[in-house]
Amino acid sequence: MPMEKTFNAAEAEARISKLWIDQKVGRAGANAKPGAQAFSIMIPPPNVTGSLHMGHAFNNTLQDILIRWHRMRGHDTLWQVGTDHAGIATQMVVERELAKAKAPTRRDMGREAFLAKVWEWKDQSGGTIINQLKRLGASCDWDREAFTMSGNFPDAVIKVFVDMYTKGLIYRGKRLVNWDPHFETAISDLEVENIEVKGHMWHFKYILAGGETYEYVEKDAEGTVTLREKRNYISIATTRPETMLGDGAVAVHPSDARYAPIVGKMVHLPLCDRLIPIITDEYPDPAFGSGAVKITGAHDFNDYQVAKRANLPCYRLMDTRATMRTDGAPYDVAVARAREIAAGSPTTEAEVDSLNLVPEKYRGLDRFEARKQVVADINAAGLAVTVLVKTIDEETGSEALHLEPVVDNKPIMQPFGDRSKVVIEPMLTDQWFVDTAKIVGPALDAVRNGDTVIMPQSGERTYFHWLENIEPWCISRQLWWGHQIPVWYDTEGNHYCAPSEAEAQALAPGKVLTRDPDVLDTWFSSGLWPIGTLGWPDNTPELQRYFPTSALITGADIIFFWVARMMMMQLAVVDQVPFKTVYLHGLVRDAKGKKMSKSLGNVIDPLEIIDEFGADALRFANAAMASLGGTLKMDTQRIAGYRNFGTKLWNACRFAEMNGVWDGHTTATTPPQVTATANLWIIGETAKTLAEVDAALTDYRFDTAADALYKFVWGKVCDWYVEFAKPLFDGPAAAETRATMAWVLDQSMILLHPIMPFITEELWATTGQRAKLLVHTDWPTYGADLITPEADREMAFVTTLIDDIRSARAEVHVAAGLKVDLVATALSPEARAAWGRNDSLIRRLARLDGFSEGPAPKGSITLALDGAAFAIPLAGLIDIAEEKARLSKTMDKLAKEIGGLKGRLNNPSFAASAPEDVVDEAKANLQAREEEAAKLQAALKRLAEIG
RNA sequence: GGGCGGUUAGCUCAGCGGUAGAGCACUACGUUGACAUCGUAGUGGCCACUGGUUCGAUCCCAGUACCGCCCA
Repeated sequence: MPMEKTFNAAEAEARISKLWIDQKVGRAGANAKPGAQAFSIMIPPPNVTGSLHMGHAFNNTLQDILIRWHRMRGHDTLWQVGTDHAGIATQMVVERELAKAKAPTRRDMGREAFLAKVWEWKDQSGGTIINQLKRLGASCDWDREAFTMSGNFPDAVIKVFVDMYTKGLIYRGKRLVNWDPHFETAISDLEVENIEVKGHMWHFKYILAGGETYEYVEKDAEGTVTLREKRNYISIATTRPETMLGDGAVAVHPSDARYAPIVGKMVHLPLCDRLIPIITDEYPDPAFGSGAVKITGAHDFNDYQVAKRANLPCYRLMDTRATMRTDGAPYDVAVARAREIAAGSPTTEAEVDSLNLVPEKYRGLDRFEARKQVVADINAAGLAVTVLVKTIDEETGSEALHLEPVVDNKPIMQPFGDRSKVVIEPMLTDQWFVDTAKIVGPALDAVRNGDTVIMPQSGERTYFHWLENIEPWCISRQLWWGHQIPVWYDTEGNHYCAPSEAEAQALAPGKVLTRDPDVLDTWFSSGLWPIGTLGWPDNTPELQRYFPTSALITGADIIFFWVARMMMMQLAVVDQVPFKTVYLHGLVRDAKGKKMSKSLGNVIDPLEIIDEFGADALRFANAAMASLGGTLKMDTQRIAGYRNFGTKLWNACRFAEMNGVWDGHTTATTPPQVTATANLWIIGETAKTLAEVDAALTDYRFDTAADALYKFVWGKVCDWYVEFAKPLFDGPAAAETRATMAWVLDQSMILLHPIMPFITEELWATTGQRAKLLVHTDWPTYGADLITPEADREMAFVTTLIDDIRSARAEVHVAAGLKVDLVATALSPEARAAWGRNDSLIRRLARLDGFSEGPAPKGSITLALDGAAFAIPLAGLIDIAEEKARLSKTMDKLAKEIGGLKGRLNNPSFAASAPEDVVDEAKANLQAREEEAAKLQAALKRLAEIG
């Protein structure tokens, strides 16, 4: 059955994909030669409930290219696939589903029932993204699919926690953390997005205690006094008025002369029956606002630091949902105790945390409602800083002056939860932390000394910058879906860390224990992905074989979340780097460079692209985009272009089929012995392409590899070689040309296979008797010995001649269908040989009729080549003036080139300083250009004689 | 504010010391034993700007402007 005109991607991809999966072509070690080196990649595990987006498609294409390339080379490959349980994300999805189904909420059904629901959801939708990866052509080892909550993974995670705890690398502490009031959990710094929003700055007066006053003096830059007044207050500015209820002090910079008279004095905290001190600290910026800052240790990260330095109590004002506290003693009781503490009464952190200093009227209010109330009450109390405002009564037209509170409208950076999108509240809570400072050293060293290479190099700088300034990592989450923390508490609050309840109990004989309800940050477990998927803590054969892994291909956006943490944790746990090379790429954007987002409506669904253009086209586009460090703009037009590229290859094979190239074809391991120049040449071009592809993939330059293949298949094989073959099929070299074409197209399929696996696998099966699937066919190893320099030179002459004839014909408007004669007016021996050996090719491609040697006939157009000159007699067919113009244009170009070359060569310091080969090249170039110019000059002269 | 990038043809991007490339788009023409998802020819660039290093700079260095991204 003859081949169809185009490749039917939709039909073939499903069939081929099934074939690969059924035959387990991607299983660990498949197609490995005995004693082969290992090559392994861990897939960045997608969220179990996720679906494939362009970023995944891009990322996994690159991994698959590497894996297929190494596998064809006979290396012992493993592409480890799996998914991540994605704590917050998954819990969020399931809670949303429950709400949609009007089912009981998480809290109503309780932990156990809820987790059962999550597992149900996982079983239902967890396979989606894995199946989508299969559509992309990913050749993972599907039998090894891992999940961060299954198999050995939970045990591995627990063991690491216990080990790290035992070594003092994990500790519990009350710290100010980012609190997500929607999920009611702590989150890490990295899970917070700081977004600029419209905010307000309010200015309040805190009145000095005991009726004290001071002289407030403001000076300009020259030291001239601009304001001098008696004040009984200090002015503070805040964007978060509601937190003033928990203030512990007012801070000013030690160098701020304005407040020097009142440092150490007490002020009345408005709306509260408390006095707080004015203290000095380096933190306030004297140039910003009034220069005085209220210090609320429990609700601001900067203030927390100040409070720690000044030993101020940090009073927590809100509950887990960020509403004002309702717990604890009545306000008057709480505040009485707070006054005692302020007066020096001994206290504990736990007691301070238990004191609810929210006045009764604000208790139970949402934080934003509380803000409105506080502002209103401050204004009512006359404690707002005010300004005189003139208003005009519309009816009477009378003007009136009155005081209004100062409220600045200004953009402020506000923290939002990256999942919940609600405003994050700094909150003082007990959490578990990894003491990252203690494990960061080896991770830094490994990259510094090259054990792990990060590419592009800018990623390395980012990595260093972050790790050198690393903060403790909060790893506890107040969620249910995840690895529960292996710590048990007794009734006195002591804790016991052990792998199991029985072992914890053994540490606390006779005590009643309850387990810490919290779970670990998802990234704590995914940080163990490389060893966890290989069976650690058991020393499995896979662990020995494939660890450390060869390469990690991942988005630059998770360098901190994941890459750096995997480095730290693998080094901490097994004392080895997790991977030798890290390849970081950017976010896939739309054609205009915009981030793809649902709200912008510019999301390109990779599955729709696959439906329309085929997976190969998408993959080729991904490879072609993957220049190191470049931005990734996904343009469907470009994908269409690569679909066309596939069609081009398809049709070259179809042409071969029509010409009997595939009759009885079996895979040849070596190229045929040939004599025709065109055949020698294309065999050499194939070898050059192999070298380029190998070099490019070695350097992770997927774009360079794609480019080399595109240029070879389209630009060399299809544009030239297939055309050359047409006349050759009619001559004595027909048999060797068929053999050459079969070999060259086979090689094209092989070399393209890592990037375009489907169409090449299909062609492979269509075009011959094959011992193996293409996916397991040996990658070639031939070298420069297949390149014939003489053939290259000769074909360069032939193609240049054809190009020049075509150009000349087009420029003087010779009808495309018209065959013309060609007269060689000058020929070097090489040119004569080339001309003679390839006349049928030249004749056909340049639409020529007669071939002769001799002087240029009258009314010819002239071509000048390196070592030859030709005339095309066109008497009566062409316009002499047009030909003159054409020659002049070419002359102008040559003259410009000659000018440049002469300029360089005439510069004495060029000859003196430039390398010899550069000088020689310039000289040779100049000579060749001058010869061409002379020929054209002669032609112009002849034209002038005609008229 | 700190860090990391980018600025090359109308668009999207390669190149990164020897005088500029691809794809797409555009224009004209459609002869051809596969391909109109095509062929042939062509148009199009002070390689952001200013200095420096060099015999020579789009490429290296410094600065300026503008645009991104990450972290505060």
